[in-house]
Formats: sequence, C-alpha cells, structure tokens
Amino acid sequence: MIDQRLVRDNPEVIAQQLKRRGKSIDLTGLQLIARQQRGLEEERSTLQADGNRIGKEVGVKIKAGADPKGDEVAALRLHGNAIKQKVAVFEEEEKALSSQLRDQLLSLPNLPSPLCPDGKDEHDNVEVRRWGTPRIEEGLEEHWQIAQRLNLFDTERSVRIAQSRFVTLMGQGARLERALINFMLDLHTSKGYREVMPPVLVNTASLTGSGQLPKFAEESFRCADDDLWLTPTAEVPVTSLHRDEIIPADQLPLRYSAYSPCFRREAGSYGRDTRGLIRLHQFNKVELYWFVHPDQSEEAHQQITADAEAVLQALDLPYRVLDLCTGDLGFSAQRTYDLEVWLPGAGAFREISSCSVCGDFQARRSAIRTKNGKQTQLVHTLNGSGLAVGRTMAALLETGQQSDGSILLPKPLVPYVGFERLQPE
RNA sequence: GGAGAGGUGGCUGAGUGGUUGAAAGCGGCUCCCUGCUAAGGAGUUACAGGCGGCAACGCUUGUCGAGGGUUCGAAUCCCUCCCUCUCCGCCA
Repeated sequence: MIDQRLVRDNPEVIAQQLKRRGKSIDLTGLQLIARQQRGLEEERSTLQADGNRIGKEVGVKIKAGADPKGDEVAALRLHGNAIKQKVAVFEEEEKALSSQLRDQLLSLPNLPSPLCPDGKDEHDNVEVRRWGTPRIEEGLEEHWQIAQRLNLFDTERSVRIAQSRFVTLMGQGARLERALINFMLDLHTSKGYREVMPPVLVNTASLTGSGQLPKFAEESFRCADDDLWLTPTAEVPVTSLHRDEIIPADQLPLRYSAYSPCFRREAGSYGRDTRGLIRLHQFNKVELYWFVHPDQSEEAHQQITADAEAVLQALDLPYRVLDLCTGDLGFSAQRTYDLEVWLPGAGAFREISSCSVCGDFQARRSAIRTKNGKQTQLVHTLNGSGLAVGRTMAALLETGQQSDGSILLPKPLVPYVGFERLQPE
C-alpha cells in the first residue's frame, strides 16, 4: 500500500510513477477524499476534546460535593449531549471516506524503483547476466515427453482425481520432487535461512497483507464456507508471520526459507503450457523471504537473487537473469529479477524464479515495523523463489538427457535422490 | 460437536463507572556508581492519526480482541461477533 500522506500531498508523484507501469490513473479524486477525511478528522477531534473536558469537569464537581442532579451538572450534561450528537455526524462521514480511501489505496500497485528499467511488457525486460552454457541440440525431448516415457507422472488419472492442470507424480518422479525440496531447503538453511513450513490455507487478511487481495481474487482458490484461501505462494503466510508486529532492530534481517505447495487458478491461460509441469493449479515451491531494515533492501535484493541463483548453479542448470521492466512488474514489487532457466528440449528460457523487493509496500499493509531507539518505522520485505520445484524438475529432465534415453542427474542431487540417473522402470 | 475459562502495552500480569493510556515485574533505552560485580542506583520507555516546530519536542484525538449500545464520563456495564485456552467426545 502506498502511503496516504503521499496521496494527500504529492499525488502527481504517484501518478507519474504508476505511469511507468503503463497505468494512467487520475488521483485527484483520491486526493480530494484524503483531504476531506483529514479535515473532518480535525473538526471531530476538536469537538471530542471539548466533550472530554466536560466529562472531567462533571467528575471533579461531583467529587467536590456538587449535587449530581443540580442545575450546574445538568447544564454540563446538556452540553455534553449536544457535542456527542455533532461528533456522531462527523464520525459517520469520516468513516465512509476512510474506508473509500483504504479500498482504493489497496488496489493501487507498488511504485517502481527508480532503478527499474522503463518498458511496456516482457519484451522490454533487460538481461543483466547469464550463467552456464545452454545445451543446444537437435532432437532433444521436451520434459513432458521424457516424463511420460519414464513414467514419472500420471496426468490422465490426475484429471479423474481432480481436474486438468493437476499432476500426480509417481515413482522416480515423486522421489525426485521430494529430493529437490530437501536439497533446496538444505542449501538455504546452510546459509542461515530459517526453515519454515507454513499453513497453506490462509485468511483474507494474510492475502491482503501481501498484496494478492483485493485485486487478484480470481487467481486464488477459496474455501467457500470459511474465511480461508489456498495460498498461491509461501510469500503470503510468511509475510503474515510477522503481521502487526514490531521487530526489534537487532533481529533484522530475518531470513526465511519456506517450502509449501502453491495453488493458482491460472485464469486466462487456457491454451498455454497444457502439458507437463510448467503450469499447474498445484505446484511445489521453496520460497526465500527477507524482512530487512529499510536501509538495506537494495543489497538484500542482490543477495536474495544470488541465493536463488545458487540453486541453479548447484544443479548446473544454465540460466539468465532479467531485470524486469516497469510494465512487467508484479503488483507488490518495486523491482524484480527473474531467473530464467534454459530448457534444452523446448529450446527456450523459462521463468523459474522471481526475486522481488517490495519496499514498505507489504509492510504497510501488514503493519510490520521495526524499532530503533524511539523511532518506529516500516520494514522492507523481499521474496524470491528458491526455486519452483516442478520447473526445476523439467529443466533437469531436459538438461540431463542422454543418448540412451536415460536422464543423468547433477552430482549434488544424487545423495538426495538415491540414484544417479532416471531410466525406464 | 458438548461444557467451562479467558482475550489489557515488546512480554508477563493488575485493574469492575470519574482527571487510568492503564499498577507491578521483565525486557529496551539514557545516565550514575562501583573492591564485595554473571551486581547496584536514578530516570525513561505503547501504537496509530492530526496540528504546530528546522529540530529536540509540544498539543490533541483514537486505541485495553472486533463492532454496536448505555452514560456528561467505559478497560470497567449491556448486546452481537471473532479468536484463544482447559476438560470431554471424535479423529490424522
């Protein structure tokens, strides 16, 4: 959420920054609401101060021996009642304005960082570096072909169990998925991340706190009878780990690595990635999440990205890093690095991690602050996939394919999986 | 699902109508003392909004789970809701 003081005092700054995202928003209405609200607040609190004074006066007089039913006290009561009525009128108006203001503010995306490259859509993203040598060959299979051939999952039966876009991993496939989760968590915890396994059902406040609501309700699965949703990413529960908290400055940065299944409706992606592990309603992800002092988010962003890259490097998977342009930035992000892994079978780079710095955007929505001496201030938050597990498996399958049809796994993974290569069972 | 108890500041925990944003303790911060030192003393310390000030800070409003109500005045009384804990039942 954007600071409402900015809306009041410098709405043109917001408009200008949101324009970089490709959104032209007229904020004069919102500014008016914000200013009216503040005006009412001023009048109301002055009145309330009068009312409080009368209340005290009555108490003092009665204690001093005045007749509680005498004229003097009765006059004060009358005055108190009059004030009360006026306050009620102001209050009602003020509340209406406040909730309007809040609703609209919650629907505004974060302002892009000044460092974020300007651009319209994904074509304007800036490649900042590459790692590894992409395997480019004719005749390589795509991961879903390999998975089918090696019997790693069952998609048809998954429709019976659930729907399309669900997958049931089996045998070596299930084993590999599990190994990858462990591998990633071990790698991150060895660098000081605290491991987290959060609830995957989250309430509305949690989804609002990290920015998925109110705008993206149609992307999440909801439990109709409860105030609960299936989490689209561990970023949601981990943000709310510290919702409404003041974190002592000496505890920052807090760095978490959370495994969770993730659930997304993928509304509006009908024809795309219908086969395999790329786009599913349910997938596994290991998420990295930082709460940092506001001065440190810039360096933290570099570090969290490096920590995500470390997984790809350990698995020997070539990738490139994109600095997302303003037009491609997610709702809560200020700046984002996407990691795209090379898929030799598909012959393309594919997003496997998204590392974002959100500034105080989520912290303000979630009331997460830190305190240094007397000063209370909002923390900054960062998140990054470390990594999307299904897509990692896809990359491993395509990268490790051998001429005999087996799949060679990277060495560091072997102790986790229990075998060196996947082959027909 | 049944019965009961309870939700108060960063934490523990007092407080049942009057100047209480709230005792005490812990923790934090500042300063002091120091030959009895894994110590002692003094002070300070909630959050959010608004106004004033370059600032230190001052003034003011709201907040004792949430929302309503009674009252000149509510942490305290009434109503509704939410949540937590304990016991019983059921169950991974």
